[in-house]
Amino acid sequence: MVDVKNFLRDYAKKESLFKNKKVLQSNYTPDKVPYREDQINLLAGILAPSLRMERPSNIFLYGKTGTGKTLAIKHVTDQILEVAKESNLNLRVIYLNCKLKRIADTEYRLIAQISRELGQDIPPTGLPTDEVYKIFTKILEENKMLLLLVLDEIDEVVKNTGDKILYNLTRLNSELKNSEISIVGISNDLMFIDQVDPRVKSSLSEEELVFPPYNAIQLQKILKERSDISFEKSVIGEGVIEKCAAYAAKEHGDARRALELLRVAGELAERNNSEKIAVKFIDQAEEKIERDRVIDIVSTQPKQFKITLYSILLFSNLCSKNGNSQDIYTGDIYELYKENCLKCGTKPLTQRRIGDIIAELDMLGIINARVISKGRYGRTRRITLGVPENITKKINDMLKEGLGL
DNA sequence: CGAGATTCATGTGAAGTATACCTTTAGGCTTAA
DNA sequence: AAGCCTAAAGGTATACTTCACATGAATCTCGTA
Repeated sequence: MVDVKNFLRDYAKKESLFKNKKVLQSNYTPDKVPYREDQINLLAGILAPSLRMERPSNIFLYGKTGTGKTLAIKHVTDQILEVAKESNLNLRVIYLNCKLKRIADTEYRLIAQISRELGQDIPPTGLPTDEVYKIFTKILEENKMLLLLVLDEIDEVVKNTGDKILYNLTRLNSELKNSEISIVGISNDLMFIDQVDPRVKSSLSEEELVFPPYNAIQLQKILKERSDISFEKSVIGEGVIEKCAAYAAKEHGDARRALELLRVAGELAERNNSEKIAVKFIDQAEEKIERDRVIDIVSTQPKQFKITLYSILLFSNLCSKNGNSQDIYTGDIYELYKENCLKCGTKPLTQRRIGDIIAELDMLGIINARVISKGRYGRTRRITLGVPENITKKINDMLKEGLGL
């Protein structure tokens, strides 16, 4: 066994590679946001009227993940709040990610969550939705304020529950006497806005901003800048920044990913008692990030989702063990799923529901499930695993233990 | 041989049900005057 | 009589079930060359 005490002693003695780790964490907002000056200036211009307590136009932001949408809006709203504080304006900014399961993924939950942020307790279920709207408007009327509502990944709610919610939100202003709301919608899906009702569209996207992806050179600059602040001098090995940038550029210029890659690589280097961050740690970091992401998603899923996923993994294992790389279909999974339910004492759901669950697992990116027709032999989903094998092993073990199988 | 009909396994939409939770209301009990 | 607690009634959101119909290409059928 390793001598823990010695390890800890060494660790304490050793200088950290990091000077300021916060700078690389995803919730960090830097003072300057490189290559987004235009967007930030525009945003500031559009939102500035809020400092005179005039309602700014609603805004719609487009752009792939990690192109700085969230960062830019956070940056601008932070500054606005600071200025507002100086003159004691009742200006509120609420940021909400609509993708969060069980928090803001339906109309009821979204409005309820906003009200909660404003300090009003709302039960998770039981109230009529318009009752929740009433409570929400009541808070606004009682405390005269200007509310900037930032709805991230707004396309997700609409995909799930229709665009009624957008209509209601945009209409809200005409009902409010004392307070006003501006909505900032953020979407990764460029086609999204064209699918909503034209009336809603015109009022929701009074202003539109597009965030183009960063290219590899820009990513390098960003990484360089942040790494200078976050790491001690000269711990970054040859070609590390370039490799991080290249990785991220491959993924449609995702800067968040690039920074995370660098941070995790740093942590790995530190753990390995390395003096420098070498290129090999980036490969490891890539793997670790993906593993953590998947494990995080899987572990927060409801039980039935876990059993379904476990059944898929098991079936895929059986197939490869028997040597035949057979395709996986819904029917096979359902049979196996029922068995597994029996084993862990859970009441099986219907195949209808499992079909939906498989589709949702596909949306989460853990598996790929495409609807295909096998001609004479019917129609089904062909399922393949969406993550590398070394990770599925881990999930498999985790689920097995978690479900008591 | 080829066009059109058939077929299968399950996708998919709509409507219904179960569950968990909500508010309101009415009755019963306690309390204080 | 007023105040407080409790339980029933009547309501909702959400996850799931039930029912019925839709899908789409491999296979079958049958007329024709």
